[in-house]
Amino acid sequence: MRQETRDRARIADVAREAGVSKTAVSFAFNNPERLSPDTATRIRDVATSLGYRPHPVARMLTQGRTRTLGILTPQALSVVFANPFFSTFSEGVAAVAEEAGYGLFFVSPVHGSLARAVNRATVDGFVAIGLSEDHPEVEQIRRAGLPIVMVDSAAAFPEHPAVDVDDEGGARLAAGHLLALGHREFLVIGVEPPTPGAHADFGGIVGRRLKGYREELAAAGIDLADDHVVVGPASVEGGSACLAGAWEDGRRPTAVLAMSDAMAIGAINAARRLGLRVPADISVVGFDDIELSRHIEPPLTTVHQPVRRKGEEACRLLLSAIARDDSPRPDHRTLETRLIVRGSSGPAPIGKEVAGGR
Amino acid sequence: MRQETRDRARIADVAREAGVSKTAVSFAFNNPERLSPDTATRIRDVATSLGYRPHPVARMLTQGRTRTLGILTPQALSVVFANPFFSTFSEGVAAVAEEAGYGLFFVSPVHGSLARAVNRATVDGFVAIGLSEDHPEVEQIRRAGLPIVMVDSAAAFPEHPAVDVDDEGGARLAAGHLLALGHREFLVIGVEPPTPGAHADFGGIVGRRLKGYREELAAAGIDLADDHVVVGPASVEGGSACLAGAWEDGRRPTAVLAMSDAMAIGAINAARRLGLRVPADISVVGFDDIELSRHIEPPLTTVHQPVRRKGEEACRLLLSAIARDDSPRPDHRTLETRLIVRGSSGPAPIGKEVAGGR
DNA sequence: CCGGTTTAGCAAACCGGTTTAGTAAAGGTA
DNA sequence: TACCTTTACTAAACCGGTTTGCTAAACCGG
Repeated sequence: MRQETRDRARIADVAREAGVSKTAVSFAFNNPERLSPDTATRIRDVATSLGYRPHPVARMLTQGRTRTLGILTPQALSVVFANPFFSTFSEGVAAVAEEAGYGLFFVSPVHGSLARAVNRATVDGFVAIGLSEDHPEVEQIRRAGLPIVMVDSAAAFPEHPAVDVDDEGGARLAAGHLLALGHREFLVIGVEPPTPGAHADFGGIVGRRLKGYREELAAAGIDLADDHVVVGPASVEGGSACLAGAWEDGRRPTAVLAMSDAMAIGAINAARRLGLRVPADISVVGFDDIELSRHIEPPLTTVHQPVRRKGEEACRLLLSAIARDDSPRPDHRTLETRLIVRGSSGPAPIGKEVAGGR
Repeated sequence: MRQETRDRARIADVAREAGVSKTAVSFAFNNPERLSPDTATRIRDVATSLGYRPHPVARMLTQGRTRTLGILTPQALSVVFANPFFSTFSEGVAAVAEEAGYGLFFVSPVHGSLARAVNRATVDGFVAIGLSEDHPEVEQIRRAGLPIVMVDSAAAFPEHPAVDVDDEGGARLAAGHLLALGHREFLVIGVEPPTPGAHADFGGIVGRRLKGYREELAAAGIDLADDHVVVGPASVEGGSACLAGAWEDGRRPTAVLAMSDAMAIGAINAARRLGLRVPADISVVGFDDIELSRHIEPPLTTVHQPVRRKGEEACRLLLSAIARDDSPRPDHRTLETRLIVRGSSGPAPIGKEVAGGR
């Protein structure tokens, strides 16, 4: 049998040893005022000497709550933890959760099934990040009566509380910045969903950012053709491949709009390998503002989003949903993005612009 | 009452609706071969239509296991998640845990008490990182009959399985490298424990690395005086402050041995502000080899340790301890470190060396 | 000294499942 | 037809706590 069972002191053991009922032992811990002070003390002493601690699972069962929050992600933990973005988000969630005395459980697919993971999860509610509309688990959670806060996919689940950032506005800022620098030839580098089949789209981020780019460019009279939008894995290598591939296909952008900083950095590397100077020959603007972006050469111009605050807000919404228990109109919050101009963007190269003609 | 209770289907509901006993419903899910095929199907259909899922907590209670692993840290999650080191470690643990179908729960102090957090934790075992000898929670866990794997503090808890890296050897490599470059004037920058009182020492890392530095230097006839060892918070700012402070106190090292990359980077920044060139005037060698170190200018020479593998190994040890249930002699594993020479270390400056005289 | 209130503690029900031991009916054999 | 298996299912015990309702003793004022 399990070792745990073998040598762990149970409440009945303490009761017997102290010559009282189980009730008294329970009271000694949770309701001492219902016992005479010396009895309470005696019971607690016996408990300590036996090394008794209430079994947390049994406690959860009777109290009907776990004091645990779940962070739900459709990707394997071993991949999300490699993403500094995710860590920072978790940091935000953790800060608020710990303050409220809640623990954190990470819920990721069990042998490929997110649904099974959700069923196993002993939590009072979920914060879901990167879930796109086609995830039936959300409905499953709703039916289980557990609250869930959506992050980065408000639009797909209007009936749940949600936290988003203004992706579209941020994309507009990025595009506007490059337009103001005189650029007319753009390449957009997008992130492709990790699961090939489903056009998961990370809850719509890609669509919203693309929309922002498109509209801002359109306002300046530039129509972003489909072959000026390429996608790849959200990594440095993915970004390199995107730019290199587009170049090979004959694209000659003077400005690159990347939907992630990692890809932007990859694009810079690729540009350099093509003999281009950044930003003299080609400008690159990222998205997210990860730590690394500040440190590369040249420092990356990018759109900052408040990742940690996203986590904090999501956690707050979840806690209040748990506390209220009933759900009034779900609270949707949108956090602002802002452009951070550093060294990877500069004026459009005059010569080329002329040479490229228009 | 809790919403969960209000509208969640229980096993009894399914039983009633299907006209069978609770036992039958349980069998339909866990032991279908003990039921006639059509009864099993019917029960499952009813269950689905009612949106029934077995209550995970109840299940844990009867099965006596949680299928969850705990990662134990004496610091708040909101701080550890800011540490890329921790993320990478978690990545390793997660990879192995997910493979085995285990979930991950993060156990950090609840309102300052790690003991309470441990009591609340519904896990089958712990991986503890950064725990020093004076942590009574380890004994508490042992008495609860749960296995625990120590990371980076094997020496303090010989009775538990453990994973370490060869900190001492790595420190030797770093010091040896600088000695070979002709350096004679050293400054060691160490990390100070986050909790001021306890000289926690992160489970002995600081001591082991310092020992390595000391011995290697001693072998070259250099005695590392106490005022050539300074400590600060394990951050970029902490590193800056350390070097700046030491400089102010009259130290004039040509070589800095930092116990963390973040601090090494801080030291480089501080050196620059003092008008020193790296590595022409002063060499800096870090420890850990974080992602960022590769990207700064100049790229950091540092001691690499296999952080992700540390997580993987720790998780494997834990899983096998859980499976065996009894504990034979605890398995202690030491992973190798290696020196990565990049741009922040160079020959000792001749002029100064002469001027400094010895 | 009596009736009413407070105090201290207990037995039993409960949380929501799993598992053991057992039974009634169907099927098979002599 | 009587007897033994097998099949299909159930009642009750159990996991380890918490909580409700109750009782007996102590206390208290008149």
